[in-house]
Amino acid sequence: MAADDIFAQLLDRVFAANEKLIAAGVLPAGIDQSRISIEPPRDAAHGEMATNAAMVLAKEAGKKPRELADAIAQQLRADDLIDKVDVAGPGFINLVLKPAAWIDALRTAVRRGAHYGRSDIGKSEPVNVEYVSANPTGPMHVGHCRGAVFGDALASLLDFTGFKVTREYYINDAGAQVDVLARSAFLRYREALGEPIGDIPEGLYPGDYLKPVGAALAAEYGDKLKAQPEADWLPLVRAKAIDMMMAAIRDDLAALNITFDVFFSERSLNTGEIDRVAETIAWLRQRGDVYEGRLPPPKGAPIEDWEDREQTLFRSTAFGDDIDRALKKSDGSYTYFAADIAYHRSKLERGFRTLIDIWGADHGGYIKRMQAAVAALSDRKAVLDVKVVQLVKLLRAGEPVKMSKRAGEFVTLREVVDEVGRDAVRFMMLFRKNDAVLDFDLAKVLEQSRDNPVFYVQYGHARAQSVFRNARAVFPDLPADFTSPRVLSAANPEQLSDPAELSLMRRIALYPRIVEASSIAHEPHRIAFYLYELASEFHALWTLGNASPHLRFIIQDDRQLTEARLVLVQGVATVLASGLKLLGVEAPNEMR
RNA sequence: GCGCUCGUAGCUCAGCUGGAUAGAGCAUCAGACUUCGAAUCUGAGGGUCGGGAGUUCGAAUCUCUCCGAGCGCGCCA
Repeated sequence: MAADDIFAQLLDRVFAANEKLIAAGVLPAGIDQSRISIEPPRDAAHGEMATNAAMVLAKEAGKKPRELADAIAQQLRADDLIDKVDVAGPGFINLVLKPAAWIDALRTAVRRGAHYGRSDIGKSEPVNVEYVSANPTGPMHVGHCRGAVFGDALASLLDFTGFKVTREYYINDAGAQVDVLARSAFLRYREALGEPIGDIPEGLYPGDYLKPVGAALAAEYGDKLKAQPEADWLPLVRAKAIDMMMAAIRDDLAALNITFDVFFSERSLNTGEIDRVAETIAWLRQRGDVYEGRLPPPKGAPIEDWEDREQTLFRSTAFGDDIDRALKKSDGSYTYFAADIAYHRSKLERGFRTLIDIWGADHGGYIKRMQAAVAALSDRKAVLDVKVVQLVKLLRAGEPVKMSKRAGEFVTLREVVDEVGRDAVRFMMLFRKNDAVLDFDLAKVLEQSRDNPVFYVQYGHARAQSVFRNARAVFPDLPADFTSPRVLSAANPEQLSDPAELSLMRRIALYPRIVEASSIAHEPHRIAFYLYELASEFHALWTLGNASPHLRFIIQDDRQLTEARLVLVQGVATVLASGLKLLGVEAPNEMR
């Protein structure tokens, strides 16, 4: 499959070796080889690559691991990619490759350019990634932006690895909260008409951001709405407020370079010709997954107005949940969960069998029931993976930034992006596992030092470009497009033999594997960490040139060697640019 | 009480879904600039991977059980 991937190539060589052993009767025919892996050992003393083949096969083959390892090693010694084979430890087969193998990997990286690392592991399978889905009741605040960035990067990563990705936003435009929004906006409408409104009453949204909504309503309706009963004006005001809030949210997302393919309205589920929610419940009821019944009261915190009554329940316990879940409130309207089931059914109807939802940590308790619902709706054929993003602690030089939600004072996403820039926000949000709490220090992120990974990685890319600029100055007759794959692949990277150079090539060769693993695990942070390591190794090689001038990239009196090293630098630049692009971060040509 | 997530160097965190002697950054200490950009680099010290048991050739990683932190626990979304 991925011809880019030197690991896949080597794995094939191991399989080939095993085939010979099967032919020779050393291994039984049809032995399970699926658990064989090849990977770079942690310790460089163990060679450049190691495989567990002998240890994995030993049991089924009825042989001692070491003995089998010797047999496999014997076969591998004949391989043209492999320079040295050792058997070590409990039966590891350690390999040292011919330098040509690494140089080949480097050539591949440069030749493939922006496509290097791309793969088809997704086999064009449609995947729906739903993220952000913030309530349209106000501008986006910092809490939202981690999920936004995570979802966007994950979607890019899946796209890069051959999935057909749909980026989707679920608008929670039904329910009590948007009615509160409408009442809050109505107050601002009266204010816009010149009426003194005093303090915003408890229970309404106090933020100033609703003033433009009030003004827009006044411009559109004059004072016509004022005399109407709430039942008349509320739908109008609500629609206007939701529209304007969604426009603001889209703007905020655009500031982070985040766009969506689909905005799906919750309200549209049961305001159209068919009530999709009712229809879904009926469908599930017919299958026996919805019934009328009673729930025991929760064991934990006592509920004041607990009322033991018969209600409409989804049999989520049949699909791994702890308790069956209510679909209707006591007033007869649907619960949020009921609408969410109908919504996920829509995703399935649109042909998705792989669903990914990105939720805040406070929704963790909701995962099992939603997965149960997807299982029930799809006859257990579709899979819902819910990625939970932990909260972000906003700091300034180590001190928490205080926000008062009650007074409507929160730090908006826009404020943070304006202060530290889109790249810093995006990279930092991804420089941590999604389920770990993240400290985001506004002061540190502006710092230009090794302590700031955004800067550190971008600086690596800028430095690479700087080498190219200087090379052009030293060798004025270099073709203008000398960093293009065509010209570079004509250069002679065989001269790259220093351990630091080889090590950098190995790191570059690792990229497709990192991309693939990140994609399968749904963990874009691995890309961020990899880029940090790649940049680090590049900075180290750079500085080596201070004490050892013969290791500099540009050697005045050796054009051939210089060109070879430019290939290496281009390999670094290519991968840095590619990885940063996956994360949605700029790869600058200079940092000034 | 139950469920989910987490617990790794003084601090902030990785650890490639089970691999060999557990790694980075910060902080501390000692070094490298008439430089292809020192906004960088090199080295040193620092660990019972929360505790215990199990699974197997092999466990930070999987299972169980304690301890500790965060989140959630009909009719909020």
